[in-house]
Amino acid sequence: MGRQPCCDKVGVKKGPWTPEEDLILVSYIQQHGPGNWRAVPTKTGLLRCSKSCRLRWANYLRPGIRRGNFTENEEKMIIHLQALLGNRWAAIASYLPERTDNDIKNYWNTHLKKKLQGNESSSRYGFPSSSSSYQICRGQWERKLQTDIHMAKKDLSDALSPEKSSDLVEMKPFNNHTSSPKPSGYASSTENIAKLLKGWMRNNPWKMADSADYSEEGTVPMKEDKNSKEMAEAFQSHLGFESLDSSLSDISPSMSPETSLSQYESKPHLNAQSQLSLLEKWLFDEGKDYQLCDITLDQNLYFF
DNA sequence: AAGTTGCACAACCGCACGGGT
DNA sequence: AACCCGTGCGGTTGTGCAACT
Repeated sequence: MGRQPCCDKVGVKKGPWTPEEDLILVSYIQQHGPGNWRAVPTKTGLLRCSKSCRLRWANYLRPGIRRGNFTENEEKMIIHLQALLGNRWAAIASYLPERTDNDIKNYWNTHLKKKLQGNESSSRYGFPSSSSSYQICRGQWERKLQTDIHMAKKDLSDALSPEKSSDLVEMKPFNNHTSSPKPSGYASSTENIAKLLKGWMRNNPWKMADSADYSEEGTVPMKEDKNSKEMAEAFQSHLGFESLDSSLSDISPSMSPETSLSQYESKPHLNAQSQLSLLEKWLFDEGKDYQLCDITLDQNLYFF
């Protein structure tokens, strides 16, 4: 028995989304929240496949997505992570909270792959992918990652326990970061959608308990900062991460608490913050580009 | 100015997985 | 256990646009 197609292929519109369609979709999600995508086309009247709606939301309309040029640091992270994880774009995207897996994949395919092919940089960036030491390294790193995932789940569970969750229970996997440093092309022509979303973030039932502090730039409200800090402390106490606070302070300006929490909720397999701080440590330490193994081992010792 | 080429990115497609029944 | 559904993921394709001839 074959599965039912996600939508009736007849009469389904394809191709680029129009601003009107975007507005319809955003309006619907404002009222009902994301999810139950199968019902979206029928309830909105959109002549789109449910998957198309979900993808449109996830890759374009969802708040918190940064568009435009990748920074040098982002580029470095992608290169390292690709070397580590392979083409697991969703996993890579979990380390770059404001980028979608699709964006990263596109950027890799159009920019970085050529760049690396040009100068054989897979080894230059620290991962001689054919070497046996690399395989050992990667195995160790992945084992540690698995452990971290387990810990992250536990920490998240602790952080969301009634004692601490009074301010968090209403958080849903959304990002409230709507700023777009350089809205490109179509995005800039749909500022109304952004405004709509912004208004929604203030009013929607899944918002943070106190979003009045939500600013135009998507900066982090104090109260939410506190929650982030509580969670950070939970992680810190568990992982013994001295650098977590500073890492968070590095990340937070461009990453709302909802963004960060959504990382844990939508991608609970990764402790994004702590992994990020770990990664940052070796990604941006030029002197350690060739010493991942050492770092991995050191960090393992550090953690356990 | 018109045609061609290459690039960037949005969107689609098919498969896989997990949860519910 | 088998099936259905919703969703996630990675590979690929399509489209618009700018640069070039």
